[in-house]
Amino acid sequence: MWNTILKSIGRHIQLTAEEVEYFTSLLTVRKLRKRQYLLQEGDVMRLETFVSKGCLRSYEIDAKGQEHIIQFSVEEWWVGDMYSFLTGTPSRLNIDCLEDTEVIQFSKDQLEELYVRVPKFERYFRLLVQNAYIASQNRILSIMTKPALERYHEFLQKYPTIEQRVPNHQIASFLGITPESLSRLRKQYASGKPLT
Amino acid sequence: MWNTILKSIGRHIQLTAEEVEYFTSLLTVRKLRKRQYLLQEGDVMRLETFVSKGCLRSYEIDAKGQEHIIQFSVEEWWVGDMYSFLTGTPSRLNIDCLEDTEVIQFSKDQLEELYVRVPKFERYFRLLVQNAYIASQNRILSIMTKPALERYHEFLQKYPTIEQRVPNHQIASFLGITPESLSRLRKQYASGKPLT
DNA sequence: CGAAAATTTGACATGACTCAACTGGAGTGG
DNA sequence: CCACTCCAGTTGAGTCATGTCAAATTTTCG
Repeated sequence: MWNTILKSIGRHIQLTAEEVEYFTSLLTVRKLRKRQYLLQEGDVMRLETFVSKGCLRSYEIDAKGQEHIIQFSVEEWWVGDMYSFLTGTPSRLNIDCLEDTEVIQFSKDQLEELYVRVPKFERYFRLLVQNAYIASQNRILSIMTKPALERYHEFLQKYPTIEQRVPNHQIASFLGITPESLSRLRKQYASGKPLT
Repeated sequence: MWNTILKSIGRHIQLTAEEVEYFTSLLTVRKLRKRQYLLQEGDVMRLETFVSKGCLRSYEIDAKGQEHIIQFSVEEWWVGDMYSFLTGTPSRLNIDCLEDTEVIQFSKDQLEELYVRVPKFERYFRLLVQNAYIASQNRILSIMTKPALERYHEFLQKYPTIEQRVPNHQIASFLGITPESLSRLRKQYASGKPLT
């Protein structure tokens, strides 16, 4: 039942049997259908959420009505809107499922209690956010310094599994370009155009 | 001596007198001149660093030799390359001073010891990184969804003090545009062009 | 004061966008 | 099982924002 999440946590901190017992007692499983929302713009993100199966996208809709995907989340990732979760304010993000998905969740209160009862989890989530922060800094640098073709290539290297699972226009949205542009880049790429 | 850093930490966690005592015993002050490096590409970031006075920039140099500023750090900010600090690998970043600067530092070992002796600091740094992560996600969205003029305007709103302190071409580098483009945007902006 | 750095301006190039049309599957319902 | 629709993907033409390169001007600072 909790294999995936325990394995994932076990990479950063070691839990005793009782701690595992206590931790898993907090967890709830939720199944979501493809296209179903986990969170809609205006909702408050109230649950910390771990993806045990499936794939979701987090995106913002801009003034012109266009979607901009800021993140894909697959198995073993945490997903959510950290700002909304922390502050209790309505989210600007939408999060929905690109496949039938299964998530594991617990509430903010439970998380706070967890921090008190098993302080190791402070460490776990610190490490987690640190990694997310590092990735996000790298992404900023990549957006600023590299042309779209190279970013597409990076994306393929970095998320080989996601590329198989989500349609190209979603990848375009993640890369910050239009589907038409991505289509043209793919043509160049296929025709063997070098990256530099 | 330690007013600034203690005040800054006090916004997130409360320390007892002994904890303050212990914490400050770890700290070292370092003074840097304008243009001096805090870190150069290839160095390993070994010290956690808090800016008590002055202003620094963190930037990467790309394949074409161009600088891309990923962050300005002023008073009361932490500065560094988290990836290099965590992994002990050489940094791709340069960090140098835009003004005469004073920083407060302590080592990774000391930080680990601090986590053990005063676990509240796990919490403190978790909160800190969470905020940094949120800011960095917002920046990604902003880069992807907004034209340069609007991003410039956002920058002015968000960092009114920095704008006074650093030359425009550095701001251009932070915004991910050329100095020439920024100059033209400023002209538009001054001539009252609306943002939308 | 004078040199170096920063900023501005002009002319031109280019990558990416928009809009519109077309192609080819995937899925649905009769 | 076929006809039909819908959606993703591709392609083309024209436009626009921003980049590049070079030069002129202004500011900064030793």
